[in-house]
Amino acid sequence: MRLKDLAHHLGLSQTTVSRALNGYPEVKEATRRRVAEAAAELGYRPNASALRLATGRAGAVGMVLRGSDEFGPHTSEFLGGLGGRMALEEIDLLVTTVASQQDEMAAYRRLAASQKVDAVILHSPSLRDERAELLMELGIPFVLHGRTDVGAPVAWLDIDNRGALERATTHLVDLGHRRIALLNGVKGRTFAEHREEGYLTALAARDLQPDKALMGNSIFTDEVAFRLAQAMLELRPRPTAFLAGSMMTALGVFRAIRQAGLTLGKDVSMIAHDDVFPYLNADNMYPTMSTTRSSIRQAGQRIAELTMQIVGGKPAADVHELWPVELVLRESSGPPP
Amino acid sequence: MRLKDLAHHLGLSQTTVSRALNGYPEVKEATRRRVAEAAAELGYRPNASALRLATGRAGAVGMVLRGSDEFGPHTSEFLGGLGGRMALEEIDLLVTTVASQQDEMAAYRRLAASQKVDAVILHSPSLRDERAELLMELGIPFVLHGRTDVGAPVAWLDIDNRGALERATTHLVDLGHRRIALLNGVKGRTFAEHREEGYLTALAARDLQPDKALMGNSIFTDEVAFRLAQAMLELRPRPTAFLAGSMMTALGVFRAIRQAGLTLGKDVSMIAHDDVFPYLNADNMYPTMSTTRSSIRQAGQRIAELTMQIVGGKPAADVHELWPVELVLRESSGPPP
DNA sequence: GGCGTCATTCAAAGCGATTTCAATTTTTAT
DNA sequence: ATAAAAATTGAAATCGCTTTGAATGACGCC
Repeated sequence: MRLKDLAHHLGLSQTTVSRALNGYPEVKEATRRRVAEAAAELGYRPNASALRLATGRAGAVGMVLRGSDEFGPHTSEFLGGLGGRMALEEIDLLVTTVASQQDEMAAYRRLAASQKVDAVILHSPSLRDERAELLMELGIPFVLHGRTDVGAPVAWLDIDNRGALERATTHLVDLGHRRIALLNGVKGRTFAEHREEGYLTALAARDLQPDKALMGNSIFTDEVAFRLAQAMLELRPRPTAFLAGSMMTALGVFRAIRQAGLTLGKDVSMIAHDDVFPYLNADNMYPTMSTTRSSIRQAGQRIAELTMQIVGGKPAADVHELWPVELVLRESSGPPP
Repeated sequence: MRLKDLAHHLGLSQTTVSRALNGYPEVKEATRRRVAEAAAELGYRPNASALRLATGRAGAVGMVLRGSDEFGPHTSEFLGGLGGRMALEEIDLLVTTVASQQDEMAAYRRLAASQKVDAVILHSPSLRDERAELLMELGIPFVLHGRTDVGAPVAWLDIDNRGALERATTHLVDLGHRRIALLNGVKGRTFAEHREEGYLTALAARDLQPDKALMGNSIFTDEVAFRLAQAMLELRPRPTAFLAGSMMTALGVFRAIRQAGLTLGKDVSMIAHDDVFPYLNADNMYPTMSTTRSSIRQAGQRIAELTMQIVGGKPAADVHELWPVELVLRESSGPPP
């Protein structure tokens, strides 16, 4: 069923049918209805490729994921929010997976050259993100989940990682903890740097010296977290509290604590960052987990909206959102023994 | 940079340039090289929409995900494998998320009518999957992850769920367990039915009566699993072993066991199905978890290949793969107390 | 009745590629 | 040297849509 067929079926020209379907004003109301009915009945939908070619809009936004490491639960939740919102506007989500950093840059160039997307979403940026720089150079609109500084205004949505860690750390210090370990994300990522800043600020405010041995940077898997936490628990005096960068990290730390013969919530405290995974609930853990919480899914939804604004022409400088992070205290955090 | 520009730049016709780039034989070798060089240097890539319109191929395969429930770790891993493989062939992955069953059917109709994809991947089918039926009616090629019976041959890749559960159950019975609980997937899904069959077969082979109270069907989240397991553990005599449908399920069961004051691997055994999530490792659990294992990521990769075969015209009847499932015994399973 | 205005409709020209069919050049055979 | 065959190249049609610019018809007014 092409436009031509539909037009012929109705005894109208393609022009009129196209206009009727796209809400142009110069079409008689009766005609418009007739066209709409026929289209619905015959199940007509414009051919996506033709439409894109004619309008010059791709009707899709792209997201490039770095191989296996990035395709974890965070990404999945984020995509769920993003995709759900975009589906409402009939915008497609073009997901490209790449193996290396280099491939990633090449992927953006490809997306640009073949004009497959109207915009791109950038995830977990670094302090000065080269992907963002490339995209500016290529002239593709993009929205960041996180922040970066590339010397020009970019559109972003971020959570207040600095504030979150500052509050969590302050809370632990106020409970009496003096040796607080930080299991942070990969060095260089903006969110990790912000978290570190918040952590250090809180310590400094109480005149505590940070200890490099208690600060770890890694990807968020329970395995890596387990090893880091294990090593830290062998230090003397050992840490009495952990700040875990994600719920996966928290699982690893938990395992290390138990393996060391200690009890979480009594011998050792923990506050983890919770991106709100439906299948990994802080309330369901044993003991229940104190968290800094912010829904990554909601962030995805909102970023979909921001992206559409950017594509619609809103200047990047006007698209910034900083979301607060809740601190939810549960059983895993308490005073030191 | 359009084909026209490139052709003009080279002093050739669009026809020749197009042919040179697409490897047609009737082009002089010297010319081909010249064209290839210029294209590489100028970063020319054909406009995706134009190419699709001209060739009639969408260059993309679609996957529709049902809202939040489906966008879990399974899907994410699967997509990682699928997308990674397809990227090699420059095939795009079009991800659509929908809220309801009804929306899902509408989404397929949309994909079909607008010709956005060359094929579709179907996930977790039911015994007689109506999505598969719809797709056949719409004439869109598709490949199933799992199996279904719709009265006509369809292309599929599945793991041997029946065999896996039969072996796991037999193993537990042989260890001396008599009350073995099965936490299975949602009723009606093929994989869940197959697992049940395997479970029942194994019991029957040893003349054991299945107990309905020990058979639960639900989605794979730790919360739901926790509640089901909790209820089962209150039965007398209580189950001495659990078969958990997924690693998430295993976490919930684990929690219920601990909460009941029991010890996993001693008082109660468990064998869980492991789809191999990089961030949730059976070897890292405490105690380490016995599993039936099959990589869902690898399945995704392979399905990408099968999909390309199907699009290439291979008959669906010739595209079937049944993968065996490993049984990996670790600390969580042992003889009953 | 004639004319300008407004409301509708349509034919045809893009959009940027592929592909058919014809034209041209080069090579081979006589 | 010339005709036939083979190798290259190009002009133009095509894919299915949007959109420009022109055409048609209805209407009101003098």
